[in-house]
Amino acid sequence: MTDEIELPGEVTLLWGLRETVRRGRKPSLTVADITRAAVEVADAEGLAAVSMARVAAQLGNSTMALYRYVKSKDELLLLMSDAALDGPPDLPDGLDWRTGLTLWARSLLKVLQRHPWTVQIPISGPPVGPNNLWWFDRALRALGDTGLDEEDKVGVVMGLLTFVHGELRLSTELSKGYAENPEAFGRQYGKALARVVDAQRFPALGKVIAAGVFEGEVPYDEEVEGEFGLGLFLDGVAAFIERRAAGQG
Amino acid sequence: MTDEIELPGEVTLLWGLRETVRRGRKPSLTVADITRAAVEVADAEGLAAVSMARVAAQLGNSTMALYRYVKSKDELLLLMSDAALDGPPDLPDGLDWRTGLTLWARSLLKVLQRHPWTVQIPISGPPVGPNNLWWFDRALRALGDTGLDEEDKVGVVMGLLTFVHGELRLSTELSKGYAENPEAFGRQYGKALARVVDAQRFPALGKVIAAGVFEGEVPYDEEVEGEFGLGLFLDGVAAFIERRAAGQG
DNA sequence: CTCTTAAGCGTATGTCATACGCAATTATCC
DNA sequence: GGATAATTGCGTATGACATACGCTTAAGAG
Repeated sequence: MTDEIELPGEVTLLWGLRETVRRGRKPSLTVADITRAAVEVADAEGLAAVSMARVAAQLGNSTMALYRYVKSKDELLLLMSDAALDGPPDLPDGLDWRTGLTLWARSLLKVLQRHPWTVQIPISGPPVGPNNLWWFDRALRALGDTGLDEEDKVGVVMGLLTFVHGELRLSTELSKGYAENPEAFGRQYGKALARVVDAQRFPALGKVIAAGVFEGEVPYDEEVEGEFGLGLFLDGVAAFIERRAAGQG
Repeated sequence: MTDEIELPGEVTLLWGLRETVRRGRKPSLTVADITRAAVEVADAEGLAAVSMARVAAQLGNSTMALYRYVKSKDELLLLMSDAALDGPPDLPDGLDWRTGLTLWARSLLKVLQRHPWTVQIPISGPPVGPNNLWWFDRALRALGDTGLDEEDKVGVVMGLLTFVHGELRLSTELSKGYAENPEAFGRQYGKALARVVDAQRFPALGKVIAAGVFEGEVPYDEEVEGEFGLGLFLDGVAAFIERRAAGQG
């Protein structure tokens, strides 16, 4: 309990465990203020617009003032990526794992889609932020009645997280591209492919194009595609749970 | 056939379909040269080191010369992300779909891991580069004997791509973090979590920590974790194929 | 041989993260 | 209560970056 472990800097920062100030001028900002302002800027103008100067302007302070609260921009990005995850939904108790995880994944996707810039922030380490861990906890809880051991649960949740991340990346960046240039997506895309794809070199793709799969308005529908892939993954989890229940590794 | 469709600029660029030059000074570079140099820089020093100036220096040219071949840095990044995918493996014919897709996904992951910076490049649209399409084609081909219709095949491959992307992002960025700061991962991580995680607020996570799952050296082993998640996903695909074979949507 | 066209490249602009040092302000100690 | 020490606020400076612009130069067309 009184184990004297030095907590890493990022951890104390994310959890707001900075030592109480003793002497000197009173801080006029808080780390939370700065994070909130940065998130506002990112939501409104995209991650590219988040510069130290821009965030400081949002707060009515000077650029360099921020560096008294945050060691670097990277640290600010770390804070932002935790702040973007507001608390997870309180799933009703007594759900079977599949319903629970489906709801969980959908909510996560929805939350992340409200802050699409999260995907662009590089991951710098294992999750340590309170909100990240909160979500993690809720997913683990949904797996409570499956009989999996703790390590397997972590594996499943990691896999699901991986999938949601990939999903988010594809869906947000494609839909951004779509918004910027709708022409490139609809029929244009199919036609351009048809022109360029040689059936000799790309036989399977040729068949798909011939079947008209890319003729629709948008070849990639976030909603549908996301549900489809998620369903596939959860089918896999179901099979895994059964295999474990049947007793072998 | 002689449909007069204007191909989008990126397409002609990626496929090397630029008009033949007529008059004027001979170009001393090619788009391929520039792309190759940029990839070299990214491989050796990371994507952050890829500046127009750095790439030009690599080629012994001046910065601004590159802009004669490439409209912007973003265009160069697009070229790089296609170039990073050398051709897909020629899968032996007659494999069942699962073996084929497993090999495919592993190869893709391996190729991408040799160019880890690919994950950091934003996706700007649906795949149009020749190498991207080549890989796509090979995955579709592996699904040839499943009886799925073309649209479903596309869905499955998209899902798998999504997963591999998420996988890659997690694994490369975490392992980079690990290389930079090994301390933060091993026991340190478990201990720090234990200090900060309140069993009241994070009951399920608390159990996992108590079970010692995070006590190992590295909580996230790319190899193992990747195979695990991939297996789950493919189990899901198997279930889906059976469902379709059984006749209902 | 001249003209047209496109390539090479120096310069300039504006944005960015961030190091550094000084001034302003506050809590503590005598 | 006045001195001291700590700590924030912020102006300035630096060096990297993408990229616009325009001049110079080379190569083919007539």
